[in-house]
Amino acid sequence: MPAPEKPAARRTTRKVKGKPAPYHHGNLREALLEAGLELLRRDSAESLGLRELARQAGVSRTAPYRHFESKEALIAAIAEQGFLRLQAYQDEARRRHPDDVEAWFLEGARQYIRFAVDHPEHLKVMFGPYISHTPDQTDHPLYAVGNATFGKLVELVVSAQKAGLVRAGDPVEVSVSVWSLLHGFAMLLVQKQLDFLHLGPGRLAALAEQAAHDTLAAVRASPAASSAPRRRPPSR
Amino acid sequence: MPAPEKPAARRTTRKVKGKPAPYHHGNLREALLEAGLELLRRDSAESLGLRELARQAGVSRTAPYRHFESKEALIAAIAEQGFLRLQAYQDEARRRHPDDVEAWFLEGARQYIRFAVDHPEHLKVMFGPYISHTPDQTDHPLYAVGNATFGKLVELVVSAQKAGLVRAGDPVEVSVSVWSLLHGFAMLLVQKQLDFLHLGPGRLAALAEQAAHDTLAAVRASPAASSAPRRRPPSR
DNA sequence: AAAAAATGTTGACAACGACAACATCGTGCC
DNA sequence: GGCACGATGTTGTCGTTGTCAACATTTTTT
Repeated sequence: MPAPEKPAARRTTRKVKGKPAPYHHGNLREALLEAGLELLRRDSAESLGLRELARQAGVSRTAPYRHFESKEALIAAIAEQGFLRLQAYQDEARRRHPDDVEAWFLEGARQYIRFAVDHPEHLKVMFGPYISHTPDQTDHPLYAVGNATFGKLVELVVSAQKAGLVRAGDPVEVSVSVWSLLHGFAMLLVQKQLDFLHLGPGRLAALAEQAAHDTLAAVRASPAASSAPRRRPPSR
Repeated sequence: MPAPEKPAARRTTRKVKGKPAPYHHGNLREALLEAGLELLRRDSAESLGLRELARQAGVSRTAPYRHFESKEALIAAIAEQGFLRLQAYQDEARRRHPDDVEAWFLEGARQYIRFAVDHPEHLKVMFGPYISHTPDQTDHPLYAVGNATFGKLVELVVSAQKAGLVRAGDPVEVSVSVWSLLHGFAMLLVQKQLDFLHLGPGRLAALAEQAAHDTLAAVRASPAASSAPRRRPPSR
């Protein structure tokens, strides 16, 4: 990528002896987010501490408060970033298969899992218990981007319904099932909860591909009513 | 429930003025676990602190260390308890439908969700990032009970495969898909991640029922016997 | 150039997890 | 019966953390 370099942080992580370390960092905000991800990647746990981050960024302990109201706000910012990235993954699936809804669907599922594998630390923060996912704070930017991400899924489901690929019904409800399988698989992966299966990289890929197909199967329209979006057949 | 009462903690939560508060609590271990669940239920967050628990149990701050090696050990104990409870929920599904595999499967799915609704705090601890779900500690009792819980699911899947209800293939892999959908739905529920849908209790029940059916659909054997090797779907 | 806003720093406080040393209770052993 | 010992609970202390207040320095605006 020959793109123009970033303004380049004056301090990356540690003080440089040659220069007297400028009083202002330059781009602390980004550096903190980056350091936060790095810490989550390594330590994987809840150890993420403001002071630790400040240390990592070569800055003093309360400096982060000039950029984030609280620890939780910082984590929320990382989560927000994560949702945007996940949306990019979803967009990629659509871009690759603009004309084939089934391929789009399957690729979307794969991309969700791929995101989890590529950026587990983001996923953990997005859906972990770190952010007080309480109540009426629907004006928080995190909510907006989260809803937008879910919205992309609903769009896909609506398209699939129109094509007769996915069963009819409230697209939001269908989307919840789709999301559930992918989210569950991704979270189990990310939290090492499947390690007891001793899956090598090949076996993991097979599991992921299977999960993608099963996701479609979970909401697939019954073949009888392929192009006629109707209510489910009278089974009971 | 006319069952015999427990030995009755001498101290429940607060000191009683009448008695000089006996030096020994009597059943601190249970009291701590109970208080931990209570805290998780109320505060829902990571606030769970040893000192706080000790306070709640009317005991002094380092007393818990006589019963749990560390905070993480205490949380692991709660998680273990949760897995046992989840197994009981699963057993109930089997008990209700010993002869009908499809009904057993559906009820098992419902029971998983019911467990999440009934004991969200347990679920959060079982699958949250609190316990360092690391590596070779496969001898930890938590691993054993976790594996046993998954084992129950695999049993169900194997039975369903034999009956031609669920597609053939490695039952563990099939079980992962089943688990993924249920786990994903349960976690989204428990972490209030679906609140933006504004689901009333009725709508939630509908969603849950749909999730149960979609779970079966995700791994159902195709009626045309595409991948079902020997068994014919005798439509039961 | 002066004022104001942004950004970074040190000091302080309360809370926490964990360890050590000590106190008290109960139980088994002679 | 007495007593030693282990189980259990307590206080003291240390290092760490999140957060606020007060102060310092830099950048931007007027």
